[in-house]
Amino acid sequence: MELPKNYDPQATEKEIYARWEASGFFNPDNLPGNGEPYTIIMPPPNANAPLHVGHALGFTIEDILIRYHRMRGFKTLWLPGTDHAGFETQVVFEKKLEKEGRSRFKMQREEFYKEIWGFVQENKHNSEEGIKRLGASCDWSRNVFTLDPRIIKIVYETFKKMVDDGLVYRGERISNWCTKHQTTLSDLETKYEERQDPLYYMKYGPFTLATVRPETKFGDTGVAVNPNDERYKQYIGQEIEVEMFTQPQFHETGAGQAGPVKLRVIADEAVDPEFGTGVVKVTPAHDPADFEIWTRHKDEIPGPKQVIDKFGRLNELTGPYAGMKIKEAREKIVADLKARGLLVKIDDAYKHNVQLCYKCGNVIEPLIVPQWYVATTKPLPNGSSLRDMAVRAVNIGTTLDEKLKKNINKDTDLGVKIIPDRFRAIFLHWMNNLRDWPISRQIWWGIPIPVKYCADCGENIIDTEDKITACPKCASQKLNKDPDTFDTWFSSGQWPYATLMANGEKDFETYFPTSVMETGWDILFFWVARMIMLSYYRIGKEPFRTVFLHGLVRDKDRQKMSKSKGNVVDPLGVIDTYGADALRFALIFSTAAGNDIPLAEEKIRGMKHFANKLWNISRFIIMNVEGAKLPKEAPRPLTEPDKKITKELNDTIKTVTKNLDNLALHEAAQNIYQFTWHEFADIYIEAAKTQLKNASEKADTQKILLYSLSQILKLLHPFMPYITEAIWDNIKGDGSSLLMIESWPKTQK
RNA sequence: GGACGAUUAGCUCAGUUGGUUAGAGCGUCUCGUUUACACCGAGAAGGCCGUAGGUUCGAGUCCUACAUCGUCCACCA
Repeated sequence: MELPKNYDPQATEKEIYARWEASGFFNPDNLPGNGEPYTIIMPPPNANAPLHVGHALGFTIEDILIRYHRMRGFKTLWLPGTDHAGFETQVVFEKKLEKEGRSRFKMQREEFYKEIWGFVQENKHNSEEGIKRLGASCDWSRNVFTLDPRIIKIVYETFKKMVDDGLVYRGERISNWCTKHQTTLSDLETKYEERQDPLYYMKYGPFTLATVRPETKFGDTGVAVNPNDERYKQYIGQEIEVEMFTQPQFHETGAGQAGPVKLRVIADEAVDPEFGTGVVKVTPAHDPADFEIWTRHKDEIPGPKQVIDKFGRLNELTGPYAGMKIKEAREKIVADLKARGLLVKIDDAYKHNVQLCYKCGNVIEPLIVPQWYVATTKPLPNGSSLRDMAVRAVNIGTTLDEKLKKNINKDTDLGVKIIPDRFRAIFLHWMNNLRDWPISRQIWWGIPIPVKYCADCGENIIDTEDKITACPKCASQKLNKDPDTFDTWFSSGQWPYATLMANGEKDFETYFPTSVMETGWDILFFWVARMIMLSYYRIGKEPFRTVFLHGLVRDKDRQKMSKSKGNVVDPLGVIDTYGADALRFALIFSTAAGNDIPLAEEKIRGMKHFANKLWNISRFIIMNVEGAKLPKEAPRPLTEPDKKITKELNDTIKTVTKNLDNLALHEAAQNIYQFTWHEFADIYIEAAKTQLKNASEKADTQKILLYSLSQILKLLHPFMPYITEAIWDNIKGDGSSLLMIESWPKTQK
C-alpha cells in the first residue's frame, strides 16, 4: 500500500465524515453493547451568524469527551441544536435591514417574521455544515431548534406551571429600557461605562440639590433627605413648593398646570448626606433607586409620574419641553434655570457610571413598562426558592460527588459540579445578589408569550393553545393578545430536558440528567444558572452533573476577537488551510480549563506539522511491516528499546486516560504529542531501523511498531478524528470497521 | 466599593494532592539532505518560576503582604 508523502486533509475529511454518518454510530441506539449512558447536550449556536472559533473550541471539547466515552463503551449521546436567539438575532437582522434602507418599524409583524425566519434557516444550515466539517460526532437524527413546536409546548407548560405556582407574575416595575431597540432588557443585558457628565446644582424650593438629569424634574413626586441629617431635620414631613416651568405661560397652547408644584420632604436611609447637598429629588418613574425609595414611602408621596416616553422624548407633562429629546431638553432646561437664577453651579468633573444597552451602547432609560417576571427568590411549597435549589445543587456537587459515586442510582441528586472550581464562588456570589428576572421582551422574533388580557376586567388569561375567546372571569370577548415574546434564555434555560423530551419520553428517561454541560464562562449567569434553576423546578433533578467551562478564544495578542478589529479567525478558513484536526489540536493543546486562549496561526501550523509527522510515522511502518497483521494483544518486548517503548506506551495510556477522566484535555493532548513524536518516532523508530535489519528481531519489531501505532491512533482519535481514522483504514486487521467505535486502550500489566 | 484570576525561556502557554537536573509550541544559533517525514533529524543557547517575608527536611506548587496587568459583580441623585 502506497501512501502519499504528505497528509492532505482536504482529500480525506469529507469522505470520512460521510462514512461516520452513514455508519449510524453517532446515534447511541446503534452502538454495540449496553453501556451506561453518557450525555452531552450541545449548547445551541445562535442562528444569526457564521460559526466563530469560540464555537469550534466548545464543539472540539465536547467531541473529545463524546468520542472518548463512546470508545469506552458508554451509550453515548451528543444532542445538537440551534437557538433562535431572540434579541440577538433580531438586532443582527435589523442591522441588515438598516443597510438596505429599511426598518422593522415600517413593516408588518408577519412580514418581518417571515423574512427573519428565512434568514435564520440559512444560517442554521451553514452552522450545521460547519459543525460537521469540524468532525463533530453528534446525533443529527435528534437535532432540535428552539422554535420547534415540540420545544415551544414544553416551554409553555413550564410557564403555566410557574404562573400557577406564583413563581411568574406580571409586574409594573421600573425596567431597563433601550430606546433604540424598543424593548426591556435584563440587568445582564446592560453594561456600565464610566462617564464624566456635568453635575448641576439647582435651586429647588428652599433647597439646593445636585442632579445630572435636570430634565427628569417634571417627574419628581417628592424630596428626600437622610433622617439623621441635622441640616434638614426640620423639613421632614413638610411640603415645599418647587418651580417647574410647566405653567401655562410657558406653553404656546396655554395649557399646563397652574403654579408651582408641591412636594413632600421624606427621610430615607438611602440618601447619602455626603453627596451633593444631601438632598435628593425623588423621580420614581425614571430612576430605579428613586422607585425603591417610593416603595418605602407610598403613604407619603405620590407614585411614578412618567415624563419621558419610550423613544427618549419628554412628554406633554413637561410643558414647553414636550417632544424634545433628552439631550436637547437638558440643555434647554439648564439654560432656563440659569436665566431665572435657579442654577447655583455646575460641577464639570463629576464621574459616574452610566448604564448602557450591551448591544447598541445607547444609554438605558429606566422606564415603567409592565413585564412578566420570574420570582427567583420566592419560596415554593417545599420551602426552597429557585435560587435556593440552585445554590444547594452547586454546594452538593462540589462536596458529595466522590462519596456518592459508589452509590448512584437514577434518583440520587448529585448536584452540579462546576469546573474549574473558582467559578463556583463567582456563581454563588451572583446567586446571592439575584433579583427577579424579567422574561418578556418587546420584540417580534421569539416565542410569543401565551397570555391574553381582558379589555374589560383586566384579567390575565394564560392560553397556551391560543383557543380561549372569552374571559373566564367576566365573559367579555374583548381579549388582547400579549404582543411580547420570551427572553431567549427562558427557553434555552430549559434546553437539557426540553431537547430530550422533544425526542420522546424514552430519551428523557434514558439520558436525563445529562453528564456534562460544556460551555463558555461568559454565559454562566445567562444560561447555566437558569438551566439549573428551571431543571430543579420542573423536573426536580440536576440538568447535568458537571459544568465544564472553557475560556474565550482571543487573538495572538490576547485581544478579544471582534469584527470591528478585523482580528476574527474564521474556523472554516482554518480548516481549509490546515485541516480540522490541526485546528482542534491547537485549540486544546496547552490550554487549561476556564483560561482564555490566545490563538496564533503558528500554533495551528505547528499542529498541522504534528499531523504530518503522524502520517509519516504510519507511512514508515506500513512500508516496513510487509503485510504483517495487527496484533490483538501487546507483543512481548525483547530488546532494550522494545522494553522501553512498551513501558512508555503503557504509562502514556495510563496518563492520558486519567487526564481525560479528570477533564484535563490539554494535559492529555500533550501526553500523546510527547510520546508520539519524541519517544516513539525519535527514539524507537530510529532503533527499529536497526532491528528490522536483524533477522532474529525483525518480526517482533514489526509487531511492536504496528501495535504501538494502533494504540497511538486510539488515544489520539478523540482529538484528531480524521487523520487517525484515515490511517486506521490502512492498518486495521480483518473484522474492524471504524476506529470511532474501537475500544479504548487498556494498560498492560 | 466587593470578589476573582494572572505574573514560569525572546513570544504564547502547560506544570492535578509540595519531592529527584522546571516542560511544550513558535522563534534563535550550529550541523545534517543516510530510501518515514525539510510540514524533517542531531545538537545548542535561553528561566534566582513578579517582589518581600513565612510554613516545611524540601515550595513554581501552601500561607501573608505588596506591585503590575486583566476579569467579573454591585452601583448614589
